[in-house]
Amino acid sequence: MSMIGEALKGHLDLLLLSILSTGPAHGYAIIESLRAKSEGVFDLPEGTIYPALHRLENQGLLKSNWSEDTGRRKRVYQLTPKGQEALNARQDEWLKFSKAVNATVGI
Amino acid sequence: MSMIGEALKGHLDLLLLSILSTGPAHGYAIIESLRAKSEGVFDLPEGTIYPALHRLENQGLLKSNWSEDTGRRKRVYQLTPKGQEALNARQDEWLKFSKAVNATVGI
DNA sequence: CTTGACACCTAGCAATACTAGGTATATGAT
DNA sequence: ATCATATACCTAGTATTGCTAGGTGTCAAG
Repeated sequence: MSMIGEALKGHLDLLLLSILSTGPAHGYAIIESLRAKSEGVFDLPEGTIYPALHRLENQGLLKSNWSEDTGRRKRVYQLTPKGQEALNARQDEWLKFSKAVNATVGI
Repeated sequence: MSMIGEALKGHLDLLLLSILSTGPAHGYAIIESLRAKSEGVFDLPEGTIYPALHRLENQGLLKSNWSEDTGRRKRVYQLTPKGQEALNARQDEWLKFSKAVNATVGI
């Protein structure tokens, strides 16, 4: 079990789409961005990120290109228009959800 | 799929412990409390709530008593000391988690 | 030349919320 | 009286998801 337990379930897509809304990136860099932006809270294993990116691409929210400039291959992902729409929807859901939790908990 | 999708995963325990921190309650009443406090966002089916309460009781975070005053039996749950501790921990985790999401999303 | 960081992958696991059924009592409407 | 609705409980099975634990390969530093 990780530090955040099962809390991430259902929210990872929002995080990935958010990171990619600031520009294209490859999987390993996304992991580092998540760690940096969350100040170490989201220190996610590759086995979490790569399958999630594949899922989002299969859903048409991302598209990827192989870049091999450096000899070390990278799969670079970017948001599709559909992905941008999904991001907006996910953000609204997150705000609604977190407000509802706060109201229920009494914060 | 419900309105909030998979967002609830990993956060239901916090909600249940929070509701019960205001006093003992039975399952059906907890469902109504969740709906009321969240202003309709958490409209959860019985098949979600009852197994979760059993799980929390098995973990020693709740204990229950049958009340049959009205002829209609109710299983009334209340927090144990261990449950109160768990609630505090879950609240801290939630604050940490939601701040990390907000920081990542850029809210 | 070996250790570690970078960079990708997947099969199987564990946990959880939900679906879809079931039982039973009380209440309100027709 | 009867039927529908709300109250109140239960569980077996399903789907989704994040993670574990392995694997491949490149590159830089010691």
